[in-house]
This record gives sequence, C-alpha cells and structure tokens, in this order.
Amino acid sequence: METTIRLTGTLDPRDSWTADNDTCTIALSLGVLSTRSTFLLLREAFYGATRFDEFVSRTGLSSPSASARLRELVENGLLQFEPYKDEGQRTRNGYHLTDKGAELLPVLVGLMQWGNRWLSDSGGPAELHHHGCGERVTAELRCAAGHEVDIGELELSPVR
Amino acid sequence: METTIRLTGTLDPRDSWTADNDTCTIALSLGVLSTRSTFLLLREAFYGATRFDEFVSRTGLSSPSASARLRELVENGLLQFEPYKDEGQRTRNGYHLTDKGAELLPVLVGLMQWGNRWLSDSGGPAELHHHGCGERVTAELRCAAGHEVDIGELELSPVR
DNA sequence: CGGCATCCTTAGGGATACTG
DNA sequence: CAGTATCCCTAAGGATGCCG
Repeated sequence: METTIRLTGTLDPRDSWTADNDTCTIALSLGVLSTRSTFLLLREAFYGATRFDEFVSRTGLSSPSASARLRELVENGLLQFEPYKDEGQRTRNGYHLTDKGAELLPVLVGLMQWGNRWLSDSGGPAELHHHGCGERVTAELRCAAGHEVDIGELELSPVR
Repeated sequence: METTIRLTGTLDPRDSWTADNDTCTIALSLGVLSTRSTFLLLREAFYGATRFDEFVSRTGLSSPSASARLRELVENGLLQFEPYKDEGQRTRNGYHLTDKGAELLPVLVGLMQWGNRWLSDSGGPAELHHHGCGERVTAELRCAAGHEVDIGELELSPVR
C-alpha cells in the first residue's frame, strides 16, 4: 500500500486510507463546524462578541438559530459560557473563545483571504495587520524548518 | 467610527462594518463552500481525484449529491471540467482544480491540523511534510515581514 | 436582556432506478 | 463509466410570540 502521496498527484486506488471519513480530521472538523452559521458566530467571537444579543444582531441569524449553534459550540468546547462583570454593572454571562476555539483562527483567516482574493472586487472590506510591525498578515503553509511550502511540495503520509 | 480592532478585544458597537455579511469575505466564502460535501469533494480533488466515480466512492456521498456539488464547484470556478487522456486510453473528461480552487489549500490544511489536534486521540491519520526537506507542514499566520503572528497581535482594519 | 416554544419553508443528501 | 430522475427524510434556519 502506498504510504505517501503528493498533492496534487495521480490518485492511486490503494490510497483509500486517506478517504475514511470516520478518521479523516478534515471530515471530523466539518462535523463540528458544520454550518455557515457556526462560522459566523465564531467570526464574531474572534471580533470580541460575548453577549447573546451581540451574536444575534451582528451575525444576522435568528435568535433560535443562534441559540442552537451557540449551544453546540459550547458543548463542543469551542466557546465557554462564563460569568463576567463590567465595572459597575451586575454580573452577566458571556461566551468566550476557549483555546480549542481560538486555534481555528488560521482557518477563518484562510477563508477571509481567499474571499478577499476571489470573491471581492475591492480586495474585501478588511485586512489583517501585525500589530507593531504593521505588515499584512496571511495564512500560509510553512514547514518546521521555516520554508514556505507550495502545493506541489506537499507530501501526505500516515501518522506512525 | 473605529477603524481598527484588535483580536480578541472588546467589541465596540461602532465596529459594525465588520459584520456585514454581504461584504464580509468570510461569509462570502462560506456561501461558495457551504456544505460539508463541498469540502469533502475538494479534499479529494487535492488528493488527485478527477473522475466522477472516484469522487463518489472516496467521499461516500451519494451520486446525486456529488453530482450537484461538483456542478456548483465547476460553476463557481473551483474545479474545471476538461478532457484528459491516460496513455493508450480513450479520451475522458475529468475534474481538475483551478488556481481559485487550489488556493483553498491553507483552509483545508487548517481544518486538518485543528482536527488532528482536538478531535483525534492519535493526532489524526495523516500528516503533511515538506517534500525534500521532510519537515512537518502547518498552516500558520505570518506577516509580510516574516514574523509569526499570535492572535493578540492581530489588527483588523478596513481596506482603503 | 437572554433566551425557549412553535410553526413553517427550504436545502442537503440518501436510496433506488434508469439512461447515454 | 458518468451521470440524471424521483422520492423521501432530516436538519438548517427564519418569523413570531412568550417568559423569567
């Protein structure tokens, strides 16, 4: 059985180990993220939304839909529902990104930059910059040695 | 109006320019990618699938569903349906990634690494390595100056 | 303010059968 | 092999209204 395949090479039927949706972590991730609404709620969490009302108004979702998806996000550990307190205000509950949720940032940024490039005439409404240095930020593929990796230089191989 | 916001800071109501789903390129991208099936088909295109039958059997989708999503992917310009020819075989049509489709690779890799980290006990079934150098490949946020960028160092600002 | 209950419409997607 | 045509079921998600 082939153990290493190049992207995008010729598909070998023996490479079927790459296509098992029960273990493929792309498929598993999509099982958690599932819908557009989920991504929009995550977007707002990154932008700093914490209150139910903020999520509803800023995503444009209906409140039952937002409620259901927020609950799933909490159940799946991407958001945490915890009390917080603005000074002088009464204590309130709010949704906050967990580490698990925050690590989806490269995916969101990847979607943004792809959309900026291919789905917007103007390059999109917003850009990301590195605070301090000020340079533009992108999601890119790098190896541990620091090389930028092009699609043709990618090898997929089984773990272990 | 606030023109720059930090991730993940406090949400300012004036930041509503970030939440317009008609221009937000995250929302627009999700409009194109929409469903789990679409991502699975793209995954297979990256792995080298070209024939309808390969997409069906490897994604586990039903053929009507695969047919509908593949058509959308072609209509949206992520795949191209073009004739190709294996040596000695008759000419056949096949689906191939366009540049537009291929540039979604960071998103797919992002989903894979997130799933490997958070949804798999074993670190996932597969890993990506840099051909030649051999080091592990990840999707990461970098600025044009080459700095790795952490979530707290990200600034979002309007284009133009 | 932060939801839940209800109702409704639509789209996603499987099973099966059929065609060029 | 590469799909299309039906049929059917389920989930997503909006609208409206209510409630602590």
